[in-house]
Amino acid sequence: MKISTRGRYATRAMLDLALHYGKTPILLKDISTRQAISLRYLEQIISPLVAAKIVVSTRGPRGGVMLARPPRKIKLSEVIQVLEGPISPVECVENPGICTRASSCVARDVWTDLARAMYGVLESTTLQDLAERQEKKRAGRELQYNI
Amino acid sequence: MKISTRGRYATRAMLDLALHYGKTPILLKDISTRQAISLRYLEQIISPLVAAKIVVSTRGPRGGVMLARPPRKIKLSEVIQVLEGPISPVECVENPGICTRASSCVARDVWTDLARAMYGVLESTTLQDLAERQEKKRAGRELQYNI
DNA sequence: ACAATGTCTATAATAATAGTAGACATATAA
DNA sequence: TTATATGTCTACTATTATTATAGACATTGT
Repeated sequence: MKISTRGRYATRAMLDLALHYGKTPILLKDISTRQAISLRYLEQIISPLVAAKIVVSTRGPRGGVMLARPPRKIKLSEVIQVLEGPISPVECVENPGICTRASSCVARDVWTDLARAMYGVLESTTLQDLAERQEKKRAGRELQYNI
Repeated sequence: MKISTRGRYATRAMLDLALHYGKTPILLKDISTRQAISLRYLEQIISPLVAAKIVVSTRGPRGGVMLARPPRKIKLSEVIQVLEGPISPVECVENPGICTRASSCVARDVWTDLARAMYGVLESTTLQDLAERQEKKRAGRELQYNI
């Protein structure tokens, strides 16, 4: 029951963009370096986010990518759904038609509970939350070094 | 972020056993038929559950498999963990050592939140809960037919 | 003894994942 | 207006995971 690298890399890339929000466009190359993700693979991950209008991009010199909205307006659930598809552990949760047993299936009820729990966490976490946690950690680390 | 057929089939098989708890051993063949799972594949799914002592088996004529404990003492989290491994969306949650960034990674914190939410649902659901829900559904359907 | 069970190990087909690569489109600045 | 710095699109490939199927074996009741 793992999330793939696409969802994970997307999350890291979006956090990177959130930490640079409000400035000039960010180069994919720089995200690639900072997050240790191959540029070519990163492109494929950013692309659907652009299509979903969560990220905007500009080409050419001085181009790059930026968040389309403020970090507090972007929920992690959106990002994950774009890269991973529906947030549910089993397809029959969102699409009962694929299984004739769906209506009487108790297992499906549990998978639905599980889906809701997962969704709840991702829905209540924004990029801003991530950026703030990051900032807090960084500050914590600096304090440590100064002791 | 899907659960595989192994975890899903295991859940259905265990529910099947829960519904027959307290009786004679149940044939894998019968579970296979009722749950529409190939016998050969079902064997591979039950086997680790036997190894984990959640299921006991007896060979030979009149043999079969049974729950090792009453349904209310078996949590779904146990079953899933046996078939799917740790309940977490990313390996670094349970094993931080695999990633050098783990200690400073904010994404990992979210994956940890997610893991906890998932675990919570599966930990609080027992086979007895499943069996009861099933029974309730069955009764509901019969009532419908009698109207 | 034999038939009815579960067990173990190997193999294979298919699909998903995780990338790599090349050609292309667009925008800026000299 | 041309060179260059960007992002975009599509195709391909290697590896791994999933989802089984199959054969030989072990055990036990009658």
